[in-house]
Amino acid sequence: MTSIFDSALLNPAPSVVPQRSLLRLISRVRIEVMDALDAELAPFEISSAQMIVLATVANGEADSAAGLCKGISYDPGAMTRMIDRLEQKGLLRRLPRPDDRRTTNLELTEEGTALYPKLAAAKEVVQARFLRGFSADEVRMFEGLLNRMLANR
Amino acid sequence: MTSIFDSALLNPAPSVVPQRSLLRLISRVRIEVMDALDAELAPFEISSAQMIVLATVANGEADSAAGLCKGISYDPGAMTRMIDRLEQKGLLRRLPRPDDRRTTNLELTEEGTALYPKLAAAKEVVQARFLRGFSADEVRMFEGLLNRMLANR
DNA sequence: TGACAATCGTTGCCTAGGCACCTATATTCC
DNA sequence: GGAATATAGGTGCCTAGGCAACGATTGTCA
Repeated sequence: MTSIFDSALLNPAPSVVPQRSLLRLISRVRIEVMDALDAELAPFEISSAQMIVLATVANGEADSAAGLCKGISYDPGAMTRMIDRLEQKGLLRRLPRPDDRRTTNLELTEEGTALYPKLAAAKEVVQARFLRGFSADEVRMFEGLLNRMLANR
Repeated sequence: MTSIFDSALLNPAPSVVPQRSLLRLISRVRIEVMDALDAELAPFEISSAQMIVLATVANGEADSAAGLCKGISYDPGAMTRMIDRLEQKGLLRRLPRPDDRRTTNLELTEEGTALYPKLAAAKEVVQARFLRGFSADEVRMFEGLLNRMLANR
C-alpha cells in the first residue's frame, strides 16, 4: 500500500543517502510504518484503509459515512464504496436512521466486533516495533514536535 | 492529493480529538504537509509525485527509470507512465544509452531545468511554514527520532 | 409557508498506482 | 561459447481514490 506520495519528497536509495529533508524523512517513516502495518494486517485480509474505517466506527468516533469522511479526510464517493466492501465482508452494517432519512447509521457486525481487537493489536505491534528503544520522554517529545507542526499548519 | 492512507490510522475530527497514536500523528502531519505542498505547486501544474521525479533527476540521484524506481519505491509500470507525462510536458527527456540498450537515460530539458528551482523553492516554503518556531536543536532532535524509527524498521 | 441552501449518500468518469506478464538486452557461470 | 538468470522498460488489467453531478431529504429564514 505504497504510493509515490508515501515516499514523497524524494526518498534517496534506502539508507544510502542521508535524509536531508524533514519532509522526506516524515514521508519515509510513514511509508515504512504503513507497509509494516499492511503486512501485519495481511493475515486478516484487511487493508490499512479498511482498518481505519473499522476503528473509527469501533471507537465511536463516527457512526455514518459523512462522519467518517469528515473524521479522516475521505472522499464521500470512495467512502460509499469502502463501506460496500466492508459490508460485503460482513464486518460492517448499514442501518436506516428514522429521524434523518438521508443518513444511514453504521455499526460493526458481531464478526466485525470480534475482529477489531485483533486489528488493534496488530497496530500496537507495529507501533511498538518502530518505537523500540524510545523512552517515554522521547515519545512525548516526539508527539510534541509533531503536534507543533500540525499547529503551524 | 490525499488518500485515506495519508490520513491513515484514524485522524479524528481535526484538532478535536487529541492524537493518541504516534502512527496517526505521523500520518496526519504527512497529509497536511503534502496537501500544503500540492497547493504550493499548483501554480506550476506539477503534482508532488512529478516533483519527486524531477528533483531526483535534477539532484543526480537517478538517471534512469529503474534508478528512480529503486530510489523512491515506485512501480516500474507507473514510472513508465509518469515519465511519459513529464516528457509530454516537455520537462524531461529520454535518451538512448549506447552501452546498455535496455536502459534509457533521463535528463531534464531546458524547460525542466528552468522550472526546477521554483519547485524546490515551493518545497522550502512549505517546510519552513511547518517548522515555524522550531529551534535548530529541535529540528535536529526531530530528525534523530525519525531516523531512529527508520533504524528500528 | 415556501423558496433557497445545505447535507447525505450514490454514481459515473477520470486518474494513477500495483501487479502480472512480456520482450529485449546484459550478465553470470558452467 | 552458450544456457540460465537478471535487469530494464513497457503493456494490460485491476483496484481505488478524487471530482463533479445528481436525487432525496432536511434545515434556514424571509
